[in-house]
Amino acid sequence: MQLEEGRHKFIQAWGSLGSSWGINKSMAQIHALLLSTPEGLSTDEIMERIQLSRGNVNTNLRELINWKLVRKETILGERKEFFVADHDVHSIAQHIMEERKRRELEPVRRLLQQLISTQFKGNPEEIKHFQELLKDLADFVHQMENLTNLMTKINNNNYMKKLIKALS
Amino acid sequence: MQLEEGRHKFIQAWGSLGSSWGINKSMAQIHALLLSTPEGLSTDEIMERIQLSRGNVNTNLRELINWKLVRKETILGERKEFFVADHDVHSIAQHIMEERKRRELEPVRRLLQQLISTQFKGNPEEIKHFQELLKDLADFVHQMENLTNLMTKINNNNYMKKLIKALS
DNA sequence: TTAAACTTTCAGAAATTATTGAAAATTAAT
DNA sequence: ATTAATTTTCAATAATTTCTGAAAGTTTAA
Repeated sequence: MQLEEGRHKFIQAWGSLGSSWGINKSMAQIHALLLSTPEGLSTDEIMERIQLSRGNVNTNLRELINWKLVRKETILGERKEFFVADHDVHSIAQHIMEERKRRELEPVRRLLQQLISTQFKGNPEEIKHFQELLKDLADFVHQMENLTNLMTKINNNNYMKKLIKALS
Repeated sequence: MQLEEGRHKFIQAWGSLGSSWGINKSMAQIHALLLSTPEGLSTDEIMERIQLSRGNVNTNLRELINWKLVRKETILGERKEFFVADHDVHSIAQHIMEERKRRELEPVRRLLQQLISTQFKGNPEEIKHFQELLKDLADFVHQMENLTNLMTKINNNNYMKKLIKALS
């Protein structure tokens, strides 16, 4: 198979898989393209390669930059901007984890904290059940946060990696 | 605040948070309602409590059952079915993790395996870069799978919990 | 300045996903 | 068997999310 064909396959597949990760198709495709390209690409090159509109590419590049998965680069003497992906899988993983924590875990924690600090009126049995639920969920969120931190640690640490493997 | 009000708040909020978890609103709301109710509820009660159509409730209950987060129960002498949530947060977490692994990790692994076992033609430098990317991603997926298994272990194991905390 | 190169924004269109509700199917009681 | 209660399915509709493209904005060079 030609390299180009393989890359294309990777980009398309990554795009559809993105949806199940809660990441939109264009963003995932652009990320896949940049990952599979050692040097940076300009907006026009990206538009050309995966057939997306300028607006779409612009918006999703901004988002990828927010996630710290891509950075802008300027080439001396060139007017336009080039975009380069972070190619280090561990650092990619870390940034995705952080973003997920921020978007998925923190709002839940806020909700739970708020409800936990509320006094309820009504049937004592039912109140007890509800409050236990809230407490258990809060514990779980906390657990997940610890685990995410652990993830980060694993990254550049082969010993830790082996430990996880041994424990699991 | 009245208990009912708190429950309602919880259900609504859980519904919107669901979206950021890639779970649809109705499914998350139904789950929240069942979690906050010690005994089982019938389809009609659920429809009534969160104002959803019969079809919607039916579909999403089936999905919750697939995820093993809810089970059917029949009450002696009653014709209709009642639905009860699994109230154990650890077992909930485990089932969600398993489902996520199945839906988010496995398809990625399949894609990577397929591409890794392909011979590419083209610029050797670029081929090398692409293949390294694939290998790194595959390692990462593997890593995540180990971590998920670890999650499962943590559940009923307080010692493990403390270990995670210490490591992270 | 002016103009050309490039980037950003955003209203409307398109695509995708979720929801309804009524008809069909199933189940259980008479 | 017939009927009534309940569950399931699914075409149509609604809601949400994503994408486009052209206009407005910005930057750099002459």
